[in-house]
This record gives sequence, structure tokens and C-alpha cells, in this order.
Amino acid sequence: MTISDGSDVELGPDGVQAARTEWRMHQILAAAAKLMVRDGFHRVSMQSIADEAQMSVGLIYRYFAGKQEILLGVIVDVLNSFADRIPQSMQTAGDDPIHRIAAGFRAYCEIIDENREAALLAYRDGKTLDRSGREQTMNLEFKTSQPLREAVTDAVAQGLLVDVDVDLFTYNLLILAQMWSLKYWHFKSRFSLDEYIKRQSAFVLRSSIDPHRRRKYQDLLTL
Amino acid sequence: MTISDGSDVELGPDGVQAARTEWRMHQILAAAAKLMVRDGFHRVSMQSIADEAQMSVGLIYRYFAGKQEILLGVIVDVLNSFADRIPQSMQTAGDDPIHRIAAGFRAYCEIIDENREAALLAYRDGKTLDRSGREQTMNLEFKTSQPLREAVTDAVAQGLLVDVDVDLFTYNLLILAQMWSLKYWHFKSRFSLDEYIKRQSAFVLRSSIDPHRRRKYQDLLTL
Amino acid sequence: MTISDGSDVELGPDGVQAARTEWRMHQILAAAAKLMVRDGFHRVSMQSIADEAQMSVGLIYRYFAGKQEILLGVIVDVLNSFADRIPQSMQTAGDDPIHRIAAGFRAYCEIIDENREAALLAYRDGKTLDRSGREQTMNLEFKTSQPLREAVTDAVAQGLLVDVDVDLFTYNLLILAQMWSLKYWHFKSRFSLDEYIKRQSAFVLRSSIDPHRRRKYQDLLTL
Amino acid sequence: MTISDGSDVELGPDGVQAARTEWRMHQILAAAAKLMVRDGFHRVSMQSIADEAQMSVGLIYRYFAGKQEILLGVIVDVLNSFADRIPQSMQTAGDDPIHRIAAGFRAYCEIIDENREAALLAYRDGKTLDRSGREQTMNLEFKTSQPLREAVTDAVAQGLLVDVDVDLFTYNLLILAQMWSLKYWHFKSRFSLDEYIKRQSAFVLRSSIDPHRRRKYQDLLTL
DNA sequence: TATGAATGAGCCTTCATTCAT
DNA sequence: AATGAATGAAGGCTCATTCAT
Repeated sequence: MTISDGSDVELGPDGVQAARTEWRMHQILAAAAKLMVRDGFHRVSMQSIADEAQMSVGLIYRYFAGKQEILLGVIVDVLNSFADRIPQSMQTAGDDPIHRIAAGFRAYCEIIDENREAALLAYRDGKTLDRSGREQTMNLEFKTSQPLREAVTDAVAQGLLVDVDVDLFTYNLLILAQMWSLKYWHFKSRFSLDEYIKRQSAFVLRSSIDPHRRRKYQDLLTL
Repeated sequence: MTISDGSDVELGPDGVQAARTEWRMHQILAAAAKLMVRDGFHRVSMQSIADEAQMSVGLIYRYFAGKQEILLGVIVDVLNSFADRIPQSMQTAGDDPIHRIAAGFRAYCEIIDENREAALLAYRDGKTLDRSGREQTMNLEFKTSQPLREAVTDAVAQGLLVDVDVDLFTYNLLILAQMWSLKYWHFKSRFSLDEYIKRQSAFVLRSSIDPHRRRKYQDLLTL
Repeated sequence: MTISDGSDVELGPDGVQAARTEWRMHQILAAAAKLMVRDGFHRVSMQSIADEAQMSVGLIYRYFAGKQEILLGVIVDVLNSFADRIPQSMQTAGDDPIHRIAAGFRAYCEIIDENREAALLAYRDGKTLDRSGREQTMNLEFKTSQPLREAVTDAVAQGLLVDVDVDLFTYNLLILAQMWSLKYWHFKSRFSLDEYIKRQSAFVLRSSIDPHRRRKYQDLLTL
Repeated sequence: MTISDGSDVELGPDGVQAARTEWRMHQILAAAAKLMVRDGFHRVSMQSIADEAQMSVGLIYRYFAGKQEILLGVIVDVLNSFADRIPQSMQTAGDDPIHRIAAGFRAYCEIIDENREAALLAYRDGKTLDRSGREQTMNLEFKTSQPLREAVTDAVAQGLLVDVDVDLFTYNLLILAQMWSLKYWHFKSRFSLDEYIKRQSAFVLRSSIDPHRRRKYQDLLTL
């Protein structure tokens, strides 16, 4: 479910097969994501996924054990794109934990904005997954939040954030990012994505930043 | 959709009928809520609702036009209990806007805790509703948040909260309350409901309260 | 299923009851006829009949054993109105068999025109009846045609019609009358009822009337 | 809706598929016709059609959009067999319009006799079709009658039939043919099909044929 | 007599899944 | 590897009929 890294330019017979498998799975997941996101898991039929992916129903079953597994794949794909891109964005923010937090939050919001409806899928249809699927999802979600959590931990350790429960603070960041998709219908006419990010960053940081460092992060704290 | 208070009022024939109707609708919604919350809207069959409600399928259709209408009923019921109880709680908090906000937030969290899974239903299966149902839900949701929104408005007007967008601040309150149900599986082992409320209240208020009034609300701002 | 003849002005307790029964049955049949004729037997629910008849479903079952029995009643009612009115019309036509036939045919067409759709019901939903109902219907239908059949018999006996099979000729008369309802959608824009009757009478009579008597019935044979 | 002639033509893959489709549709329509004709449209369940056709319910829906469409298919099939065979029969009758009319009428009666009950279906359950189905049926019915109508037109033009409304005369022919199925229960013990045809042909033609040509068509006019 | 709440069998339809080709 | 025909269980919903009041 990860995209080929391009290293296998010289493909043996197995490599060819692996590449095709990968491509097929990508086709299926892309089709399923599009449809499920638009119509909801239960309203999407295997046939419609097959049509969208331009293959036959039967073939889908060569790559996924069933409809649920496809849902899992779609959700995992979205979560993976968080897991991939957030660390990247945070890296470019440098070493300062507060700046890292702000960058992570921004990246989170931006990815959500790009996958606004796909992001909803995980929440909306998560219950449809079986136990194992739900666990996998939860783990990935946790992994996704790890970089942010670490930055928060650092910030606390360096005394930049005070009176903060790391875990709760992290989840607050995540939920406020997700709110952009959850309440998009309401906010879209009031804020641009950028305004939203700015305001919410300020909201979160002002609540817990060490008063003595406020000046240093002035630009993050004011609108 | 409120239950008869059981007092033996002398009921006319119409009253008896109305009471039965009310009772039947309650039975159906209670059964449906229980099952849908546990299994998700699409996994619950009309037959299973009928079984749970101890009546026949046919009878359900005397009270609800279809399965969707039942979902709407369940969601509306939850939202109504917000609309009923939050103003009550805020009233007992007195006139101070900050105290009113804190009381409203607490009430919100408590009701969510009581209807933890039912609350999820509104988010999870809201998309299943048709346009009219979605509008009804959204309106109720807005109405629910009105008292909080007004208190925030007052607080801003009185200079108690600064640099705040009323609408966004209100939604932040709501989403942080809802997070208790959304991430309950994660938080339950870390916080009691009361701790959660305390911490989140402090988190929210600290971010925007006028620095000069911090002392006055000391008890709300520290853990 | 026949209407009270008014003789029981002084009603004993039984008479009162009989009158009510009659009235109720009339209400039900009238309602059912209206609806079944409009929508077809299977599309009409007992509830809708009850609504139309302004009584409860339960009450209908006091007067009819079931839905089928109502259909039978409706059909029988229509057939009875043929059986009642055709002899009347033929009587006023005097003694001449040809004139009686023409009068009977006219009456038949006119009644059908008045009950255009009800007439269809017998044909359309006749198959729905059980064996006993079908027999009853067929017998009544036969009885309906008796006066015409007798007039045809007379006409043949008097040499007015030649080379005619009485039974077939009679049925030809009936079917050509019924055709007014069967193909009404086609004919309505081409003929008035009166034109239709005139043309079809001429058509039928010309085919079999004794050439020597043609002059006598000139007005019936030309358009 | 025509059956493959069984010749082992080399079929491309598309041909095989088309043949199967044709065969399946035939199976379904044959089963449906049999059952609907016997029990009436509304008493036949999709399951019973599937059983009779020896396939699963689901498969039926690959070939027909719903139950109504099957009814339409059955009716259309019957009407098509009229549209196919009547012109054939009339062609073999030569150029004389009167002979063509007689041949067309005979063919009509014979096809009705072969599909006696299926023919009833069109009349009995026609109302069940939706607007589009009814229009399609009516158009086909009209098309079916076109050859007869043209022959009648010719006969009138050539002065063979006099004082005749072409349209009405044509419908009279049709209804008298259909009467064979409508009143079969009555006629079967009185006439053979052939007798019926002879008598009705004579009946119809005698009514309108030009007296000067009677001798020429003597064999058609006498029994 | 009259009501209409209640029942539950049965209907049409959909769709995930399988399997012969 | 790939197809899509075929299956059949399950679902939402209707409605004739019954029965307690």
C-alpha cells in the first residue's frame, strides 16, 4: 500500500508482478476512496468500484479479501499520507519545538484540507471495520501523531509550554485540525484555510506557552 | 419525544392515544439508538429494531416513515437533550459570562458522557440522512450551541475574553467536549470525566482570557 | 347488494339493522369501486377503501369477508345495473325485435359510457376472483345478455335476421358495446358516443338483416 | 427476443454473449408469461419466475430492470408475434383487398388461439404498466393493426367496401378476433376455431361489402 | 356496532461473493 | 491474470387480516 520507491528499475519477473500488484491495488483504492468519500461506504457497491477502477469485480478479489478490506486500505492510505508528510514539514521548521509544533499543526491542517472528505471517512465509517481493522487504524493514527507529540514533549521539557499534559495537548492539536473537515461547511464562508490555521495555532499556543517566552513567539501568538 | 411523567392525570381518549404514541416512539427510538450506536446504522435491520423494541416491524412504520426517519429521531433526541439541559446548567452558574461558559462546557461534556455513543451517531451517520434531515440536524446543532455562543459574546463585550472570534471559540468549546466521546477509548484510562473537564476548561480559557482578570478566575485556570 | 326498495318504511328492529347493513355495504362498494376503477384492484388497500368510505378497516370486515369479496361485490353491482336497465330500455322500444335490439345495444353502450372504467374492472381484475366468484360473474353476465339474446331469437324467428347464430350475434353486440370502453382512448377523439352507437348498430344490423326488410329499417342502417 | 436457430455458426465472443443474453431473456419471459397468464401479474413473485426459469432471482435483474419490465417484455413479445406473422399471412393471400382482409383476420384469430391466455395478459394487466410502457404497447398494437388497416383502406378505395369508417372497421376486426380469447370459455363448446373465423369473417364482410360484388366473394360470405 | 393498533408473512430488490471460462 | 455471469441471503417496506377495547 506504499508507493514503489523507484529503486526497482531493473525488474526481474517477480518485480514485474509486484509492480503490477501495486498498481492494481492503487487503482482499486483510488477508485474506492473517491466513491466512498462521496457516497459513504455502504452506498458504494463492488461493481461501482470495479467500474471506476476500470476492471472487473472478480479481479478486485484477487487483491482484497472483501469490501471491508478495501475500506481499511483507503483509510490506511490517508493515514499514511499524514505519517509521511507531517515529519517532513516539521523537519523544515528547524529545531525549536514551538515552531515544530506550529509547522506540524499547519501540515496537518493542510493535508486535511487536501483530503477533506477522505479524512471524514476514517471517522464516519471506522466503526464498519472489524476489530483487527480498528486496531490497525488506531495504531496508525497514534503513529501519525507521534512527531507532534514529541515536539510537545520537547517544548515542555524546555519549559516553553507550561502546565500541559502532553497527550491531551497533542490531541487538542489534532482535533482542532480535524475540525476543519468536520465543520468545513460552517467555516468555509468565514475563514480561509490560512486564517483558520493562524487563529487556531494562536489559540492553542497562547493557552500554554510560558509567559516569559511570549515575546519570542509573538508572530505565532497574534493574528 | 419526552416521556410521560407517570402522574395519573385523568386522560381523555385523545390523551390516552397521545400517550401511547409517545410511548411507542420512545420504545422504538430507544431500541434503535441502542442498536445503531452499537453496530452502526447500516448494520441494524428493521427487524432487529422491532425485536429489541418488542413489537412487530409493521408497527414501527405507523410511527416512522422509514429507517432514515428513525435515525433522524435518534439524533434529534440527543440534540434535544443538549438544547434542554445546557441552558439550565448555565442559568445556575449566575451572570458572569466566564462562569457561564465554564458551566455550559461542563454540562456539554457531561451530557456527552451520558450519551457517549449516541453522540457519535450524529457524526458517524449524519451523512446518511437526506438533505432535509441534515438541515434539521444542523439547525438543532446550531440552536444547541446558541447559549454558549451568547455567553462568549458577552464575555468579549465585557472584555473578559480578548482577541477572540466568537464563532470559532464556541466551536472550539464544542469540539473539545465532543472529543470526550470521539477519543474516549484513549482518554478513559488517563482522565476521569471531571479531570478532563477541568483541564480542557483551563486550556480554553487560558488561551483568551484578559490577562488582567486571570486572578479573578484563578480557580478555573489552574488544575 | 340491491338497493332497498323503500317498502320498509315502518321498520322493526330487524328492519333498522337490515337498512344499516345495506347502507354500509353500499358505502363500501361505492368507495371500493371508485378506487379500484382508478387504480386497479391490487393497488387499492383496505385502508384506503376505509378512508374513502369514511369508516374503519375493522368495520369493513363485518360486511365483507375480505378484499376479494369486495371486488366481487363491485363487479356484481356493475353487472346488476346492466341487468336492471337494459330490459327497461328495450321495453320502451316496443315490440319490433330489430328496434328492441337497437335499443338494447344503445342502452348497453350508454351504461358502459357512464361506467366506462368500472366496466373495465370486470375484465381487468376478473381473474383475481376465486372460482366461485368467477362463476357468479359469468352467470350474471349471461343473465345481462338474456334480453338481447331473446330479441335476437325473435328477430330470427320472424325472419328479420338471416343466416345468424343467435349466441354469436348477441356476443358480437356485447363486445362491440364493450369496445367503447376498451378502446375509448382511441375513439373519443373520433366519435361521439352517439355516432359510435349509430355506426356500430348499422354495422351489425346490415350484416344480417333480411335484404327484403332493409327499407323498413332504413334509418337504422344508414348513417 | 428471437431464438437462435441452432445452426452452429462460428460465433465470436460477442456472439456467444449475445446468444446467451437472448436465451436468458427468452427463459425469463417464457417463465413469466406462463405464470402471469395463469395467475395474474400481481400474484406472481419474482422468486416464482426465477424458479420456473430455473435461475436465481438476482440473475433476472441482470436482464430486466424489474417486474414491470418483464410484464412489458411478455406483452411486447405477443404483440411482436402479431406484427411478424400477420403481414406474412396477408401476403400469401394475394392482391385482392377483401381476401387480404380475410387472411389477416384469420391469422389474427389463429395467433390469438395459439397465445390465447397470453393475449389476455395485454388487456388484463396493461394498466399495471407505467406511462412509457403503456405508450410502447399502444404503439405496437397500432403497428400490428396497420396491415389490416391498409387492406381496408384499399378495399374502400376500390369500392369493395362501402359506407365504412376505415378505423372503426379495422378495430371491429381486431376486437372480434380478440373475442375468441375473451369469451373462449363460452365459445369453445360451440365452435371450432375455424368455424368461428368463418362465421365472423362473413359477419364482418357482409355488413359492408358492395352489394354488386357479393357474388365474387360468395365463398367468404356464406357459411 | 365500531375502532384502529398490532401482527407478520411476503414482496421486490440489492449486492457481496464465488467460480467457470 | 482477468472476466462477468450467477448465486442467494438479507434488507426495507406493505398490507390483508385480527382482536382487544
